[in-house]
Amino acid sequence: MASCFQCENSNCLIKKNSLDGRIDAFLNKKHTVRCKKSQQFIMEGTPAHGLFFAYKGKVKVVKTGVDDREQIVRFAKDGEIIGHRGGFGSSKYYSISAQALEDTTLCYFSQDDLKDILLSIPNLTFDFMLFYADELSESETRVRKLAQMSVRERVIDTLLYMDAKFGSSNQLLNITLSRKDYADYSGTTEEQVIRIVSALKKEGVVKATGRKLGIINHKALSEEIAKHTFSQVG
Amino acid sequence: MASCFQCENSNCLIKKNSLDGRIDAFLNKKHTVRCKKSQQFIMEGTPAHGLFFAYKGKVKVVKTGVDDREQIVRFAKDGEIIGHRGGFGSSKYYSISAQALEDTTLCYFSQDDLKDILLSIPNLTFDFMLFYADELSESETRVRKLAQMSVRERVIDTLLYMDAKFGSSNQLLNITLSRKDYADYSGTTEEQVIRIVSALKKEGVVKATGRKLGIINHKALSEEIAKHTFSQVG
DNA sequence: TTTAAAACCTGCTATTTATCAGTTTTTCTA
DNA sequence: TAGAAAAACTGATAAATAGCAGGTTTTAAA
Repeated sequence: MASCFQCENSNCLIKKNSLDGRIDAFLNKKHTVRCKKSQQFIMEGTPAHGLFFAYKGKVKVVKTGVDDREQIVRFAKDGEIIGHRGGFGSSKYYSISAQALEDTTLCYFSQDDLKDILLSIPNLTFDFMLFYADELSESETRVRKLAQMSVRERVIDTLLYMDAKFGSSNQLLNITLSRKDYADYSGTTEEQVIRIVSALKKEGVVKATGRKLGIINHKALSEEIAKHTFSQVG
Repeated sequence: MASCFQCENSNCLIKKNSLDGRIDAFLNKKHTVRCKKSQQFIMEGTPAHGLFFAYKGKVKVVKTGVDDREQIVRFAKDGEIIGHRGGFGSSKYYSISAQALEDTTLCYFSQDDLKDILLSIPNLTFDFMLFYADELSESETRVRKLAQMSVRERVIDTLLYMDAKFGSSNQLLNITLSRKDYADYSGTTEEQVIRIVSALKKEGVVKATGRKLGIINHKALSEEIAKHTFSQVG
């Protein structure tokens, strides 16, 4: 079982508050879940009994749409929360699905345990509140971008987001997504992503080795979408 | 000054927790602000010193976009929070602008006062956390809708949202917005809204007296967008 | 290592959406 | 209530985006 004591996810809200003595008993109730690549561990619409933290791995968070279309609303990596409302929101059901993008280890807390500990450690609740507030702000920025950016701009924005979130090694993004995934995040179709990525390759600002994508000219990409990101915070 | 004691906004998070004795001193630090119609009281990018509650009135919350285009991310009415991150988020600046849609009375709390009281009343912090979690979920639903609905569907969805949020009297929505406002919320242009509303009028499902819009056939509208709202919660 | 499946790619076409230019109606204010 | 300004509206056209069909490359599994 993944122990909070030796965990290195300094961004994890639980870890950050784990020095508070009152949290010890709670930590013992934590469950560890291991997920294989492509495995779905939250299904939209099912009863929400608790909440997950990514301990190690990468996850996509999805809202089901019409037909076989899905909208990726968020990605999560080490230390981040998945299944946000996990039981203590107004709804008793998960409002999203979650799927591991690679072999992933998750920490799980039941809603009851979590609610108890939140109500007894104000600093922890406050951190959770800040987390949601920040996520909300990001989501609202995304609303604006989806409404106002062109498809090409959204794809570029997505590439830069992946670089900022997961980083790159040897000019290759540290995450492998299908063109369909990029489309489901950017709010367009697979073909458009393919076309735009091809164009960016020809322009020499992006490269691709097999499925993996890499950013060659970060500056050129940033500049193309600069007019949409002027007053941005974070 | 608007007193919490006699306030009837039962949905207000402060009001809900106002029976807790520890909150009294805090309530005395509340400020009341009166806004004329069209007046902007939060400006995106300016330092965030505090947070507002709508006491009585209607407000639109906007993110500035390219050129003169703006994206309305949310509407607020009596009892609801505006300026979400108001200082205690990771950013020290407002990430949105807010403008009164009619003469509006606001309650204002400074970030410092609010942070103190939140850290001392866990139930209040917990309520704030739930509020943000719910807002986040709604915002993510909006992301999906913007990405997957057609323009006509988005306009219909917006009309139904206005009816759900502000209600109707004599088959007329209890809120007056310009076609441009509808466009800025739906993520399209003024002309498209005009065309679609005209079509809906001809189809006999919507009516308009001057600027005001009204829903005649709620069922027909709901059914047209039903395939996008199947698994919806709330 | 072969083979099947999945993912990627391309050109063509259809559809949707935005833009532009100008007219009419409504609203606001002097 | 007259006049100006703002908002609503319309049609024509341009641009952006999606969908389809068929081919190629890559990946994963037998």
